[in-house]
Amino acid sequence: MIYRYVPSLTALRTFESSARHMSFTKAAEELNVTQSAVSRQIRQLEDELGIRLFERVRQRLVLTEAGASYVLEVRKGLDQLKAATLNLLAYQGVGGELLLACLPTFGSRWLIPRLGRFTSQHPEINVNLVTRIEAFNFESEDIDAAIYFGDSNWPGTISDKLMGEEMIPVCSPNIFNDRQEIKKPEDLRHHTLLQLRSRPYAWQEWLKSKDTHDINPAAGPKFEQFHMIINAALTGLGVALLPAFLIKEELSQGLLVQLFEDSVRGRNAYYLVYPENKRGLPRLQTFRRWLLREASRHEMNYSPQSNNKLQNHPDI
Amino acid sequence: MIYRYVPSLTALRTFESSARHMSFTKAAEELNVTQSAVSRQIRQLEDELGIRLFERVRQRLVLTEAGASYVLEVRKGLDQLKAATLNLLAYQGVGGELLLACLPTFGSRWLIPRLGRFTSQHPEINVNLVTRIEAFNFESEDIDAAIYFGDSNWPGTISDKLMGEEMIPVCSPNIFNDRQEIKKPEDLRHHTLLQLRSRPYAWQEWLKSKDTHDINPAAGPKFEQFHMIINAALTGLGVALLPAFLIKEELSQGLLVQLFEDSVRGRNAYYLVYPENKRGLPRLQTFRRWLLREASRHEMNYSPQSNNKLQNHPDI
DNA sequence: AAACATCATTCATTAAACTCATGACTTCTT
DNA sequence: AAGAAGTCATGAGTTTAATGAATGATGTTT
Repeated sequence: MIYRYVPSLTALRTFESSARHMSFTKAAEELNVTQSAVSRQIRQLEDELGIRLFERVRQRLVLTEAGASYVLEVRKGLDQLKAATLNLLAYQGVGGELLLACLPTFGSRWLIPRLGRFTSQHPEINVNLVTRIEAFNFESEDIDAAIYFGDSNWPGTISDKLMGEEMIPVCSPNIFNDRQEIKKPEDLRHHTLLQLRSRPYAWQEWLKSKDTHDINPAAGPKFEQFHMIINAALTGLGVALLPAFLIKEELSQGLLVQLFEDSVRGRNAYYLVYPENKRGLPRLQTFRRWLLREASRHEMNYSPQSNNKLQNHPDI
Repeated sequence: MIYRYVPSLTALRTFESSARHMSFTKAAEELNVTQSAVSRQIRQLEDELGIRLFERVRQRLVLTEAGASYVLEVRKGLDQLKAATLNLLAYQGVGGELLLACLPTFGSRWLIPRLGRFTSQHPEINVNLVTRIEAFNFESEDIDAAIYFGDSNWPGTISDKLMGEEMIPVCSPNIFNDRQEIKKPEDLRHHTLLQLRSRPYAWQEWLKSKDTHDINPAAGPKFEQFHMIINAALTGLGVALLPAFLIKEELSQGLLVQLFEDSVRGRNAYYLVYPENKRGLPRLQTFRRWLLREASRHEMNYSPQSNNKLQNHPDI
């Protein structure tokens, strides 16, 4: 944590420029100093590191292997510091960019419709969305926070539960009306169960909760994403088990019908996750407060019997 | 490209330490200077940036919003420079780590079996493999180079063609012997065509090259990765269209049989790709030279009629 | 109320970075 | 082939930046 072995930025900047121009003289021009100053900086840097960065071959400079590797890494570091500083100057410290990873269907059907409210409340914060289906690494990806689905163990991060998920079986009204009636779970035997690849145990859990054991829960076409399985259900390909809140529109317009009245609450949930070292990022905390409020409002609508989730977050 | 707006390393280091301890006195201890020096460094940094980083509220320090955001970014930059320097000192500039992204099946069946030779020739270079199925961004991912399949337009990068791909239809010997004989492409009508999700047009291209038009090229179960479709073919689920070199073992052991003698060469190929700014990285160039040689040797085995690909790379 | 913190400030000192002038060598030009 | 022009290196001196010591101002703890 202590940056003892980092050479001075003057030295690194001088080295970077020299390597880019392959000339101390040109570097000196660019940096508005004399060639002598550049020559000395490089030499001192080399002495300090104990490694030659340039070979001086007949009045010409050639990067050594060490120098060639080092300059690439140094450039990354300087770029980062430059970007940080320019960003600070641009936004004057308030607001700024927030890069959020999000599941695609959750993003398009839940988050984005609400995001306008956040933006108007906090015009200084610029939320950028990127979709991720699989888990990723905060270390290597530069994402500020993520909304994902699962349970809350993700080491090195802080998770806030947003909402659970009510799974309901739905199908197109054509299926519901035209063919065999579906009155009890067993009647699903004669229908195609649409499968979501990221939730392989969805039907199994649901059927078990209904004490229905003689239906193969894994048979049926598999889909990658929610929006694909929603489309499949809309076109009458079969029965899908979907979170109620993602198909609110389709249900209210009668494009999909719910097959049984009661819903099943899965054990997994949606979480906001962010790395521990971003705990102190003001714009992230602002977003978090807003998101938790929206989620708790959502929970109250979708499961009035459950506790008000605001109680879980006394700090908002 | 010129790092004019980057404050001095001393200032940034002092700021980082102060923010971590939330105390100028403690930071001074850590940095082995007096509290006075720290106080003035911070003030000067604030003046230079024109933004307050700490609020001094009743002899206590509190980070401003600006300071809280800035310190996170500054820390990243300093970490990068520290890592770069320690790396340089550790490896003394020769060799080092090389992070390579690779398609999973290509990695396990082609690259890894050969990688031992590279490692023994170049023990100073440490090749780390990571698998990627989809395209990614060199900017955000910190990967040195990638082996991918496709055509060679990937902006901002340099590509070297490694090898083409001979697609051959194969199936389990059970299918081949027990059921209807397969003598000509039309006979495939009665068989299941196994599909690979990343090559949706594979069968279509192949059937077209055989002038066979009355078979639906897209029907059949879809698989995510080569190793899955290989397993499916092994267990007799259907006929798969696979690159010959990936199933060398299975063919020679008789676990899979090739259905027709001639092979079809796809228009896509395997490429080594790396970002332009890594052109000068010595360990990458070393790896590249070795890889191109291995690939050309491979090409000579798998397509004796094709040109010796070494001619395409006069610089090795 | 006294003792002990903390950050801020002034003045003198030390260390780092730089310029100038010049030398040694190489490459280009005529 | 010789001179001009360019390159990096270096010694001596100057300028600039960073620091230390002492002290002040303000708040906290006992």
